[in-house]
Amino acid sequence: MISKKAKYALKALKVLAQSYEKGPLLISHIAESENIPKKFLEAILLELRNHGILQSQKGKGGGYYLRIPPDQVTFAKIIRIVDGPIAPALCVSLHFYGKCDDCADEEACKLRSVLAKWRDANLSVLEKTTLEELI
Amino acid sequence: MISKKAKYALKALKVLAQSYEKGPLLISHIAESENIPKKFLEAILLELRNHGILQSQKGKGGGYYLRIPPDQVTFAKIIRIVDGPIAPALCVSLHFYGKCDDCADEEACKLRSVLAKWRDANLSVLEKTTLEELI
DNA sequence: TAGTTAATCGATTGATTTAATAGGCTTTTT
DNA sequence: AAAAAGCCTATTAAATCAATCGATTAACTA
Repeated sequence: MISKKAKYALKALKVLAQSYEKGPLLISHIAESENIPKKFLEAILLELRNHGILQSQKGKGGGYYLRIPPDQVTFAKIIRIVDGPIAPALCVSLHFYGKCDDCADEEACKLRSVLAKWRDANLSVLEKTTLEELI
Repeated sequence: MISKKAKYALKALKVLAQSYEKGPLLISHIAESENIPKKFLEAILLELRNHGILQSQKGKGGGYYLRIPPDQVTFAKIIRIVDGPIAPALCVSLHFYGKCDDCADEEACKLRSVLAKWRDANLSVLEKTTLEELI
């Protein structure tokens, strides 16, 4: 299950993708149209900006807008930013790898190979799907 | 990411699958061999028993054992018992469906169809993989 | 039948994460 | 200078996760 944060992020990005290259949108506008707590959304958009997905503009006429074409923003990238690992366990994570404290021999671990297959199934969808599909 | 509970469950079931039809195993034996807190494991095994996966026997010579052949216990079933929904969101969950409070028209939701694809990718692995693969 | 073994049950605790809120600060435009 | 809008830090409330304690019940064995 993805977090509410992730869902909010995806919904906000959908709106931003829909108005790609049509000027910036206000946080409060997105928050209202998508039923997202404004302050929470503020933090989410900022995080996406800090990861290069969004661009912001202060002052009157400002707001947020996509920095990259929608078809270049994958779900995988977004989920990793807001929720972290996509893999079902750290020992099979590509971007957040971490050793299991209990597992002695990772290579031989039968469970691990199943988890890796599971991860790949996720990635096969998430790396191929982009914001383009939400427009 | 799966919970520790789920990981413990899978590891315990692996051991139980390996000694399928070889008599019951003690909770404490499994706990030690797999580095799982005993009391925690106790609760997990009980839950699996209550869902028909395991059988237990009290008293001397007792313990836990698989009630079903390993190749009939899917990962999907196990994960649903210990961690709940496999789907990335309730609105696309087959076993734990729930409406999104914010979403007006579910059918039309573009995000939802991506989430459904994501769910299917998960299921394609989890419904096909059984404890047999851990032996 | 008494004693031992092992699972069962209920309650509770501590830690962590999630979700949300508050309020002041900084930058940009007019 | 004033207004608009995002930026930043801190805090809180709630929920979930992980683990543990102690007492009880059921089954086997001598």
